[in-house]
Amino acid sequence: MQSEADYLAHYDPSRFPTPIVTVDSVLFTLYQQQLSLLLVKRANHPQQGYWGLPGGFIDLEQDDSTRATALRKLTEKTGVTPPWLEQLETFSGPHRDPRGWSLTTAWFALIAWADCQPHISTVTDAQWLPLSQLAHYDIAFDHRAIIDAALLRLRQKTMYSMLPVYCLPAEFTLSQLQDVIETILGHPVQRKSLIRRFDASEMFEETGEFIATGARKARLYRRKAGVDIHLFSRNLTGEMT
Amino acid sequence: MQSEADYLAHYDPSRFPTPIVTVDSVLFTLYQQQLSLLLVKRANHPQQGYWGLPGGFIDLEQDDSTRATALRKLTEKTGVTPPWLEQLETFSGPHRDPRGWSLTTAWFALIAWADCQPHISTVTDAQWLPLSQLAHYDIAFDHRAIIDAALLRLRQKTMYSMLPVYCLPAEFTLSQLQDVIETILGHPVQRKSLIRRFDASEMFEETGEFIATGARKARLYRRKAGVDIHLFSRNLTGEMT
DNA sequence: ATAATAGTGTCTTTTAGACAGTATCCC
DNA sequence: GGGATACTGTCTAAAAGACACTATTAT
Repeated sequence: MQSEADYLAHYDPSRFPTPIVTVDSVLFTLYQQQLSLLLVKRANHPQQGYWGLPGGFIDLEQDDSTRATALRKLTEKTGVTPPWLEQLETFSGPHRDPRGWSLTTAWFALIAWADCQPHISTVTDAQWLPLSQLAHYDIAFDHRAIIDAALLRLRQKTMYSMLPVYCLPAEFTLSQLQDVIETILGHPVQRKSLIRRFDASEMFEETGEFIATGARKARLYRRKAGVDIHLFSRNLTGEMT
Repeated sequence: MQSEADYLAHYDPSRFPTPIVTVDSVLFTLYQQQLSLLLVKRANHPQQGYWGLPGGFIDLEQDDSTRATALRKLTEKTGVTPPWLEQLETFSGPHRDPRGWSLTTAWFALIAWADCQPHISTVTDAQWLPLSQLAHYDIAFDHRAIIDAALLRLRQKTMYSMLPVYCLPAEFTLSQLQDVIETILGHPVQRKSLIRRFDASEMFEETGEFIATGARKARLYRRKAGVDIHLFSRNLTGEMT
């Protein structure tokens, strides 16, 4: 009878064939009233020259989870850490990568455009692509399917949470929030309904400041420190007559 | 300038350190009014003798996705394929498996107890464990955390869908459905609300048969063929005065 | 007939949709 | 003052909660 210590001492991980493992992220933002996502031009094979999701291999020394990998890669590309990052889904199969059987754990992130623009504007291998332009691009691997899944998740959560605030800067107005939500959902929502939920969520506080975006000055809000996202028990349908 | 074909011809996947990759499933059922899950006694190291989730390594020859791996392992243990199987989450890290940096894609499944009992009763290395007993068991790896995540998912979805029907046999009564739902949520629900949602979902049809479970005979229903699960835009809160 | 389980009717409550009305600001 | 944007009040509508009521069956 072998002990676990003996077993581990002689364990050779390379004995078994194993898939290629990567981590990829779909990072959304709002830029010029358009929902956009971060794409990276692939410098190396395979699919060299195609645009793909920011991501890569796990660094077994540095990363203590795939979340850490996602965060490391996103920080490399944007210079900052996104205020929202959640696991999306793991995609796998023998044909999604020409190198062989592969698996990628996809993450889904949101950030304010202004927060990472200083860094992104200095590089040529990363860009914000408006979703409306996606159809005209060659996208690497199965990343288009991953983007579709992320978009679905974003739209779902927008209907029962205030998730889109994470696309806005730290201080924002209700009208800005309404804009992101309407852009994500693709149709108008009742401002009154939005305000009711905004208050009920208890996620936000007034800064005390006002900002002039149009005519009347609008109240500025920020997220309360250390407050979790609030999930509503009912969807915003946004159906209007 | 190297071509992609050249690159692929010389690609050696073993050059890079890679995590240990597995697939695990949380299979729930209802047995004797108790929400239970399938556990397997680990025959080999590591964690030999502990109970863990049914799962294992991906067979790169046979499996064309981690779903296929989950299904293959579940079928080995239960003799049948579960009517509900969805991806839960991927768990990863350097310490969750003593062999090293590991990653497991966890799946979440439901099945009727009667459908797999013929097979499970013949083996000694697999058992249904009522959730209430879980605290008294030594569970392998981080499988307890995976079970917690699955349970959370099950409870969430029970509030906005008819998911628990997949814990019932092909033909069932409304009272049986109410029972599973109340067991999962841990509190009673309004039968009237349940019936309204049951009808509105358009997922079911009457078999025309009745069954005597208690006093008055109850109508039998089955799932309509090829119908997708219906998601409600509002949660069943189940709060009662 | 009674008890027990199955199923219906209908009133209340909650929260979103609709939309008119008021407030503030710049010109 | 007029037009534009910000914000409020309040009615309606949809769907869940509450619970009393009727229906069917075994004993």
